[in-house]
Amino acid sequence: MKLATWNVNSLAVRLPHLLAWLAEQQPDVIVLQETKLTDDKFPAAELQAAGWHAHWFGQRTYNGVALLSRGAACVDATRNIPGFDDEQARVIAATLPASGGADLRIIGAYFPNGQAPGTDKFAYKMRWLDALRAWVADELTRHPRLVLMGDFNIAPEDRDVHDPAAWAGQIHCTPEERAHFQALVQLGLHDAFRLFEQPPKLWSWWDYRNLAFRKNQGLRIDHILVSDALKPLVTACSIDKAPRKAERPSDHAPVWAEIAL
DNA sequence: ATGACTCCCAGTGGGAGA
Repeated sequence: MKLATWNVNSLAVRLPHLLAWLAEQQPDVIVLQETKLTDDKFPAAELQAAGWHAHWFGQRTYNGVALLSRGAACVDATRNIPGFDDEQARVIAATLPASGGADLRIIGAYFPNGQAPGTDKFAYKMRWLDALRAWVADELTRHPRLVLMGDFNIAPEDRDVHDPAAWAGQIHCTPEERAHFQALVQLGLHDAFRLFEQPPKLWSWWDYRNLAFRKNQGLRIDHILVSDALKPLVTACSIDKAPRKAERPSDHAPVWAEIAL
């Protein structure tokens, strides 16, 4: 089973890119971030025509998430973090019914950017992360096979940053954000990317400005975290830079993982 | 060449992203 996450930075603009990547890479499940579409505008018909079941949760201009699955539809969908009052559409979760074994719980999330330490947006990011951790801990008690994936807006370690000195203490790289990432890991989750030897300087996001992609100046901020029960079943994880080379690309590249399910 | 973005909603600029 192949799982993927991609911040598409406007699904209205990126639908052709998405359909092309899905046809080429044939994942079984993909979660999307920054769809930037109200629910009435979600391209459900186009995706269905391509063979995809979908759950979606969006708003205009900003944010917006979706969860697509091929073959079986996901059930028990949840929008945002239960009990956390949030005006921003950032989380979609659902369960992929078992094909022999136990169900697979999938959480797709668009973590807040946070802007800069000391701002209201950073405080919101911290509150959101607190709520997410408490909820994921609860989900794990019900779903031992769980995947948390999406745009975390956190570079977990210096090796996930093209220029750690320049980024030290900056948004995505603050000790507070990294502590939150570790707190998620300590729930019994594993960064699928780091389960394998990886080429150095492989990022998931490059700034549109300053020819950052051409110079490979990026960050690894999009992640797939798998639960303890899934860890031994993960057979591969990588980041596909190819869509970042397309015409009018998203600033993020898709991350994917193979799980023997 | 020591520069250099893209999205949205607005409306011919500004905020946000990361």
